[in-house]
Amino acid sequence: MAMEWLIAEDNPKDRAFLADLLSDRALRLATNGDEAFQIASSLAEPMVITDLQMPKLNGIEFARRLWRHSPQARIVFWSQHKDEMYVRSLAKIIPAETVYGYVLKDNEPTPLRKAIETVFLEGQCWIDPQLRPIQARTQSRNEAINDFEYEVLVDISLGLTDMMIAQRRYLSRRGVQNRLQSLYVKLGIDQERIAGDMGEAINMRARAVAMALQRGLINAYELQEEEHRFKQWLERQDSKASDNRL
Amino acid sequence: MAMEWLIAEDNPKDRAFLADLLSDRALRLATNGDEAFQIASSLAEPMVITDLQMPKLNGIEFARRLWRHSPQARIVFWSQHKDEMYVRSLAKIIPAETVYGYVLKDNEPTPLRKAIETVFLEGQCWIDPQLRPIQARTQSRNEAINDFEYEVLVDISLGLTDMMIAQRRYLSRRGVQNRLQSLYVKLGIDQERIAGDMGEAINMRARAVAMALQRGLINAYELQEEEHRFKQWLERQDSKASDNRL
DNA sequence: TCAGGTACTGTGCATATCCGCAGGTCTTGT
DNA sequence: ACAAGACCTGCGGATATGCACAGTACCTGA
Repeated sequence: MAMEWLIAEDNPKDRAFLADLLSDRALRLATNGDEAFQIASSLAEPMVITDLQMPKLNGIEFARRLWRHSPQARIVFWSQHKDEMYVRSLAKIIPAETVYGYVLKDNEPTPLRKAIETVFLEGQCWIDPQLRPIQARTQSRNEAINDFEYEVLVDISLGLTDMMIAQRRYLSRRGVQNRLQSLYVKLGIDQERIAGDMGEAINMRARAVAMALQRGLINAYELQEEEHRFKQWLERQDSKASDNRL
Repeated sequence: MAMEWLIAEDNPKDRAFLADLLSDRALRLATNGDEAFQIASSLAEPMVITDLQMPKLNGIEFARRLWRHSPQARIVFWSQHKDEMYVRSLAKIIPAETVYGYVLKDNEPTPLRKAIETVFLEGQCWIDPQLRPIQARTQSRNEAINDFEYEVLVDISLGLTDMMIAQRRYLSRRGVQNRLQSLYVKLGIDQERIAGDMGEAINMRARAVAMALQRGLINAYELQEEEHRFKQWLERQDSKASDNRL
């Protein structure tokens, strides 16, 4: 019985490209994270190629659930993005001794196929060399962004004030500022020397967002996801405020 | 004599994909905007498929120069991005009566080829339907971002203070704030109703950046380009300050 | 046990952001 | 000629941001 490989990819062109490249294998296709999880969890030994940005359940969350369900699953992340946020998220969910891959979409067909076979057939991890410096940064004591710092980065990226963040995260204003200060250090902003003729040159908050964008710690797609989460949180606050009025 | 089509694309996988799709035509290949311009300007009737994000000379600037050199050139922009910043930039450089196309990279091979042929062989414009709402927005009186607003958006996205922007743009601080206010209106932030329990919920500046990211008015790639431009400007300021000291 | 590190809180203060009010200049359309 | 619109400047004031100083609690490693 042929071992089926699953392709989880919402972009029709990319899905077709990959299905064509691997047309000599038995394939299953999924167009979103939910569907991918349904299929993968029904396979004895899941072999999955997955995008990271997908509707319903993104690639990271899909992988986390699958690895909880089937720790021996082999997953190749095939992404446009070498964004640090993904590298960081992955590092937190990968089970010990897991065989996985992270391949960038700018790879041509032959090296792409080779990478996939390395993971699925040879049982070796395959990490795109372009990701090396990014992985290094996620492991550096001075530069790695911890969960508190990441959380407050998301909050300022949404445009929230200190007081709103404090409310959202059950902190004091000063607590928010501590996290921000810590973040600014990790992003290297506290050391920047940019002089203006009159007054300060740099707004720390906005500068942090700029550096984070350039470093791939946030991106427009994920910011939209976070916007959605924030809106849901607001709605929960509103109904709690209504309940308190009764 | 066969009419050559030029493919300008820095991503090797995408370049190969397109060269393969159009392998029955005479093709020239370029890996950056500079090279693309050299080739295209030597063709009698340039037929170009170009990416937007390319080293040395981005797709927009390449097109602007080519259209100045050869106004009859036919250009198909083939991009990952339906970002408003690109739609906006294009609208400002397209010569009257030009035949061009804007195709998103998520199109599968057959519709992609059809779009290219529509532009090159039939002489009709082809705009990806996914871009309709974005084009509408760039033409709406209430939502279209003008050059002043765009400029100050870039500045705050870099993390500059009002006073630094004032210095950079030869304005008063109040002039900067006027532009910002105008921008906030266009982004709809002035109308947002987000209530916090204590104090303001929203930091306008950061919120503007968040909305602009989600709307594709700025993105990480272009922010890096702008970062580079700002650094160059800073260096020029420094040497001017040294000159004044003599 | 003790010291160091991490994460938090409160207070105070200087500066930046945001915005209202008032006024000015220039361009365009009627 | 005049009015409206676009864009600018100065001033004043309320609030937010950023940071210094001081202190607390908890965890971990020696």
